[in-house]
Amino acid sequence: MASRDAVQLEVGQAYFELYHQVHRIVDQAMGAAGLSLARAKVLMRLQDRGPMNQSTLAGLLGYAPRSVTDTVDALERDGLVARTDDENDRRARIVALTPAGRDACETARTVRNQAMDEIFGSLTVRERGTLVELLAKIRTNLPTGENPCAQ
Amino acid sequence: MASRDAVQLEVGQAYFELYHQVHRIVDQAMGAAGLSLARAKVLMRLQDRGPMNQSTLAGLLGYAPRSVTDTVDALERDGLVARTDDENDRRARIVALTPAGRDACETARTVRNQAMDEIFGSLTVRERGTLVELLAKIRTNLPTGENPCAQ
DNA sequence: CTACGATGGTGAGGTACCTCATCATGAGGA
DNA sequence: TCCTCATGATGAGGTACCTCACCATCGTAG
Repeated sequence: MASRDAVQLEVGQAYFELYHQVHRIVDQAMGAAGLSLARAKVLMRLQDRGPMNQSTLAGLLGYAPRSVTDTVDALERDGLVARTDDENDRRARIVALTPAGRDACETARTVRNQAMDEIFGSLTVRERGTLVELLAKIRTNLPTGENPCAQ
Repeated sequence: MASRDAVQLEVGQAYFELYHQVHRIVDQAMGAAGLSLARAKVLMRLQDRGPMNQSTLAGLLGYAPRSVTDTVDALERDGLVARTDDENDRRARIVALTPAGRDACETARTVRNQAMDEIFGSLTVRERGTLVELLAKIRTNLPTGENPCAQ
């Protein structure tokens, strides 16, 4: 049991420490391109799924709705997205990419792909597959099954 | 190449999304015990390594020194650590656990272990080992080799 | 039709990180 | 000695998340 616990802690520690570094690398790369990871995520979701309200966006990203408000505020200030009223629901506001937002999104994809390549490129294809499987397994067996992310 | 990129992105996405959930779970568990993940990390390092200055602590945690100042401020306010002057270097301030800090640290360890068990418990021992190896491999091959963390 | 609970968005306030600038001290060389 | 550069800590200010409280609107059950 001592060894079982030890492995448990080891994997937890490895996971958290690596994340910290990986996040820094990606964020830094995004920063160099005048973006940020959080904003890029929003832009890419909008490009993939089209305009949507903030609540849906929050669900997709797995964030609290309030957090999306802030991020969209910033993106709107920078002219990368535009908010319009929803004709069918006067509470809601539809967020859509602007042309500038689309451009930024393309840049973000390129930067992200480079970063992903730098980070996970040291693994073989087989290893990457294994890693994806392991992460998926952890995720599906996670407690507190409240995961409103609709993929 | 399309498939190669796809796997790359998939693993990146899986990694980031899982982290978000895992972080929430652990932080929530810590919160229920009146702590927080960030503070618990500091406490546990101090317990493992003994009193040290903030700069060293920053190195161990992989944080910017400025961030440690904030966290230690909070811990000091709560009476979990105490700062004393370093006799050998009048710039430095030595951070040490208080008895209350030691107690909190024990609680934190328990909570963390439970959380780790909930999160990674769905993997077999073998799978956990594989995961640790993969993460380690990624980490050692990471670009921008500036990793001032002394283990 | 109205009265209610659920939902979309935001204000206020908090935590955890960051960078950059600043200040005091330490430590080495001219 | 004194000058300079490196280093420990912090002030100021920023980003990305969070919760909780609140308001307007929606949808539904009486």
